[in-house]
Amino acid sequence: MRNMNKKESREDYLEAILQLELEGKSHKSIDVANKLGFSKPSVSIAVKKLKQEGLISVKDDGELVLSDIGRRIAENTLEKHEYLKALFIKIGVDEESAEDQACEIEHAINEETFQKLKEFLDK
Amino acid sequence: MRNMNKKESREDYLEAILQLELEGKSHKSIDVANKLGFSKPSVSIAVKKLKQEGLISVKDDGELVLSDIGRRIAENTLEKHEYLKALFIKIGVDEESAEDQACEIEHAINEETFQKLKEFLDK
DNA sequence: TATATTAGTTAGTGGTGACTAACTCATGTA
DNA sequence: TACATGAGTTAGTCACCACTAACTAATATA
Repeated sequence: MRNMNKKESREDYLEAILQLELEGKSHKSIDVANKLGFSKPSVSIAVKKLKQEGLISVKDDGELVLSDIGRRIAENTLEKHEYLKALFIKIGVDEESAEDQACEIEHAINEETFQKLKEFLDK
Repeated sequence: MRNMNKKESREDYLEAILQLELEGKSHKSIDVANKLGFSKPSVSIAVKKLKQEGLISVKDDGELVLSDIGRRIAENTLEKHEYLKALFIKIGVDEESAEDQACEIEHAINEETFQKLKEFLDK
């Protein structure tokens, strides 16, 4: 499996938790593992690190809870994802590629560039 | 130093060789090391891998030579870099950030998405 | 109750791409 | 000639993020 770097990996985990939450689904480690296609141990270790970084906490029943900072990162990442995907579809990229490319670029583009791009394209 | 993944790393090396070549400068391993800020051993290993992948060859005097495939990757990467940097500056990102963001996103955006983006923005 | 299933953890491994230290080897120079 | 400099390599290390195997612990079920 392709290794991500730390930033990409962290954002993907946080985004997955937020998506599960928004869909009203269970969002324990096992759900994140299933959603992202990672093994249970990989998620277990990642969860430990996200806790240490103060980005999530874990409830007694195992549900993962985004901290304020974690939630902000997750929301920013998800917003980039959705905006970029819609943009790529609009300019003629097929849906599957648009999804892939949104996943890649959401981690590379920073807040400032993203906001300026939105302002530019939405006017 | 931040680790890149294989694709990013490869594209950066090839792009650096092409840039040095276009600037009419020496483009040996040491020049690439200086340009990218990597150690000599890091570049030595990378050059070995790029040779194995058929992307470059090394002349007797040490000059690195892009193969057809290596050159195509380098040219595509450089084109994305320059286009994205100009775009980001145009939409109000300061030059230094635009350079950084072009460096990041040039590896994430694929040919199809890039071409469609160009067509969309240039009309 | 005995067994199966599910969630999560621990221990150990692999692959990748950086790094430093220390070497070779060619070339330049006092 | 002896030494210094510069380019490149080899050996060994580290960090990171995946993985499998095998374990614990809780819950569901025949």
